[in-house]
Amino acid sequence: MTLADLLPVNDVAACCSPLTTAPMSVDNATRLAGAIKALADPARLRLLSMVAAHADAEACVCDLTEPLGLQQSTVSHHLRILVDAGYLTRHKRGTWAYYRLVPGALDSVAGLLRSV
Amino acid sequence: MTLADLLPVNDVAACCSPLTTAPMSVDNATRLAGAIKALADPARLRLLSMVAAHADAEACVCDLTEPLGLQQSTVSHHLRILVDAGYLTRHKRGTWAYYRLVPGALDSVAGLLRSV
DNA sequence: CCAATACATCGACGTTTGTCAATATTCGTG
DNA sequence: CACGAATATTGACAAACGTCGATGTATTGG
Repeated sequence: MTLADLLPVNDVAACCSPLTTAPMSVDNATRLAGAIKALADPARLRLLSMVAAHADAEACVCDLTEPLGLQQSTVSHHLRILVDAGYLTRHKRGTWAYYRLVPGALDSVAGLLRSV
Repeated sequence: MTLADLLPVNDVAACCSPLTTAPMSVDNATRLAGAIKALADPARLRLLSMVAAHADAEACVCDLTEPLGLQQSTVSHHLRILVDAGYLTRHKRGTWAYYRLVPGALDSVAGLLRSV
């Protein structure tokens, strides 16, 4: 055992400085990371922007598949992730499924990011 | 041109038009997704908040390893991702590496999300 | 110099993710 | 009711990711 081992406080003083406010909890970090992860994909960002840019701010899968350049099953997969994460809603009319942005959802995540 | 202009996050901010007007290009979506992906992890979000909460808004790896509950090599790995993405800067003083938030980096990404 | 410290990098491993093809499900229509 | 169209779900597979232990690289102090 060395002298340094007996003086942890001095070691801390040499390098470490104290926390001024509490850091994010593991729980909150996990939840926020989950919300962000749903946005961390080029195809999903483009889907969000396509829905937002579409007439009446809604779009069905058939509108999105071709311009996105991915298979229909893949588009459905991404849309599901965006719905589950709370960024889109899904309304079925006939055989078509129409997707809309959830108002304020992106703002909410953006606000959380600012406060990190 | 400053160093900050070369950071990935600022690149994204510079070249992305608001999502409401037109669908995102594949290029911009890929860049923005890359910037977001760096945030899409609980450990990295906690690292950012720990650096922000620290005295003088800077922290070295030794400050972060124990409270984060991950190995030193893993912490270095995450810090590198955050530096590469433009959210943190790294300054070496002696054997210690001090990390600081890049002012406005998180705001920039948050602003892009809010514009949808 | 030599040893110790702080940090970065590398190699490996299990897990998650994005994509497609195939199949299932739901709904309108003849 | 049976068929076709729009969408969802499943299974498979390669690529990317998060984590660790071991090793490499500076830097300080004796």
